[in-house]
Amino acid sequence: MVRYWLMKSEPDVYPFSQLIADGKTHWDGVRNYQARNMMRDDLKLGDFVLFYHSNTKPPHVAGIAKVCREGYPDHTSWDPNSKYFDEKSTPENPRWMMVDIKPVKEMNMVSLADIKANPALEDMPLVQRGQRLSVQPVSQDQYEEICRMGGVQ
DNA sequence: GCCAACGTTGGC
DNA sequence: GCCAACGTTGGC
Repeated sequence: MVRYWLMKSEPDVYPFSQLIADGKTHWDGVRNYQARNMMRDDLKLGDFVLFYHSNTKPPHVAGIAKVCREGYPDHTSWDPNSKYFDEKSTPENPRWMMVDIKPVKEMNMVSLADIKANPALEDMPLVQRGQRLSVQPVSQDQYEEICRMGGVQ
């Protein structure tokens, strides 16, 4: 079963345009157990991802991506030169996981304000109070509504 | 820059 | 196991 997700990235760090330029990327640096568990257990090949730009004005969904490799150890966690280094994670006993994603389609910016203003999207985790998870589940209906708002068939 | 929300850490 | 302190996220 294909599922739908929303993943946050700060455009200063890694914008959707960079994903298009790269062709695919590994989603490293997630250091939250809930998000890790979803990447380890729930994100499956072919699942769709709303690529969300956080910490920018305005925050918005920028495009669609797709999972192209399921959960595997995040090697930046045992790289002492990485800013994501975690001394408790080793190749033998990895603590953190990541997935690979590839771009599917750019969309017209769908801002957080637009999402909040749409009653059909009021149950999205993104608009819930204090929601900070960098990987979030999205229902098929919510996914399709955002695609529609972004001008994607 | 502010600050609310939330996760993690560590003393007890 | 509790909880205060602290750090981070991220919208505003």
